[in-house]
Amino acid sequence: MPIHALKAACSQCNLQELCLPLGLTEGEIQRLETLASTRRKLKRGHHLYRTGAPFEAIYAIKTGFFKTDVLMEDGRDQVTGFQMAGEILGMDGISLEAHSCNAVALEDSEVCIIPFAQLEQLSSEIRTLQRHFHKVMSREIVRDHGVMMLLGTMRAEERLAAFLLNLSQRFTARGYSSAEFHLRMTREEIGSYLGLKLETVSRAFSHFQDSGLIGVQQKHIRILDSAGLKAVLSRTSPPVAAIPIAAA
Amino acid sequence: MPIHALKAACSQCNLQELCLPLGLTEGEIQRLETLASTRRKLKRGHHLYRTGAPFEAIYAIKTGFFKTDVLMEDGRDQVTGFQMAGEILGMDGISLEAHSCNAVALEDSEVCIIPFAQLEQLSSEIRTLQRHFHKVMSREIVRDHGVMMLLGTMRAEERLAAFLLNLSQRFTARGYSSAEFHLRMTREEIGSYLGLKLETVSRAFSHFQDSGLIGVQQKHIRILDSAGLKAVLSRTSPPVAAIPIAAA
DNA sequence: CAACCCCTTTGATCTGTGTCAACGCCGTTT
DNA sequence: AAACGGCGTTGACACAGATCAAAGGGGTTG
Repeated sequence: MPIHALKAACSQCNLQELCLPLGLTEGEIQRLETLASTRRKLKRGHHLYRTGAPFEAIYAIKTGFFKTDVLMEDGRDQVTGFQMAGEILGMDGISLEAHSCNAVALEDSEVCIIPFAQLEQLSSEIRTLQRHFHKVMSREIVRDHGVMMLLGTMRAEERLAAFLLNLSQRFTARGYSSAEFHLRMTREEIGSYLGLKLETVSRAFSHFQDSGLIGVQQKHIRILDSAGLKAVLSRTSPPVAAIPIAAA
Repeated sequence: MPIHALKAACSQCNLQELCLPLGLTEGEIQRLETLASTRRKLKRGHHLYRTGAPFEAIYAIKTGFFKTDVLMEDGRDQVTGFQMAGEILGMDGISLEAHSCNAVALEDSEVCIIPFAQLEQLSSEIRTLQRHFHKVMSREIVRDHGVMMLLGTMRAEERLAAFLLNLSQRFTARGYSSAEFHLRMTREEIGSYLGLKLETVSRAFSHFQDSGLIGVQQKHIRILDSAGLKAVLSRTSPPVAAIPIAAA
């Protein structure tokens, strides 16, 4: 595994405001840079870490796209999240000092390695950093609650709409188009994340396309009617299958 | 269960090893006691906090039983967890400095209030405490991943079996019987947590009873065959049959 | 450039769970 | 003690999504 000891150069990273707390002094940022000075590149398909691996560091995604998944003994698995540039990976490992999921690069990627012991040391000295780290962990908990609500209460098309809107919003926050993007994951991985089978995901895509909400071409997605997608989500009554306009 | 004293008296609390880090000196425990010296009693049905309330403290459950739930605009809601003595509530509020779920007492309960700003201060001074708090947050993340797996991949009876085994294990850790306990929540709340309707929960209970796995009488549960319950979980049923060694 | 493999789409059918409805139990109120 | 209301159980039926099956793209690899 290629590890580059280039300066991480947080101070020049364009993901700063996603990754770092606001309000750090220049000196504080430099201390953080020293801490996170090691990077690691991963080819598509390679693991950043695996379940059971000893926990030593958390990772800030510099470029690329990841998924995390958990595996049950009987072989069933579940994608627990998709992570993109500026997001933090690895916090699952803190509790047992070993990772409890797998993190896999879905495209060629690069991460900044943040040794955890040193991060704790530094965050006990820099109040802003400590608070920020706690917020990042808490945000993960809140996000998970959102996924639980999605899995527990939403129907297939609602789940997919929520998923697309979430991706769109996160791409937007990174300066990419909110209306057009490239999916890095397969239908099966989307399905695993959403608690659906790949065929169901595919059908929902097709149905959204037929309804004029999105354009789909393999992994290329164009959001044509984001208000319409939001409407799919806030639909109050469970039934309301197909509107009887086009019966025959 | 005689537990009183106006002082929180962590040093005399029988939940210590669930709630506090091992290896604190006596002096450190005393500083923590000072911090968590306020308690709050809640009657069954009352809220410890509500979605949107400003975040100021986290709470250690001293006695009682809680649920947390999140609400969507359209009225759908989802129970995100059940918490019992020794567990920590409120970490959802850190990220946005406001709570993102409701916490409700399911029986008369008492919590220790831990003002968050002071906890951060103290944890920056006591390394063991800092590490412990990070582990508690991380454990919550790992737990949530488990729930996601449950909601995403398990069938109704598997979910209920996992739920019962989890409760049993947590009661055991608190010195209660692992085989016999009282459910504090309704079938509907169980269903919400497990992503099922209350009728499905009820049917699964009945089926487990008919199979001799458990005894059910309203909210009173007796686990008769915990190995059988575990077997429900690891059933490899839908696909997968013994695959003969392939073409020779 | 061609062959292959993986991914995706679509159709037909099956099934687990939701939905609707009725009734019974239990604790509480008056 | 009787009446009430919330909670739990059970049955009949409906439907969303799973499963099984087959065929069509696209990109990678030799």
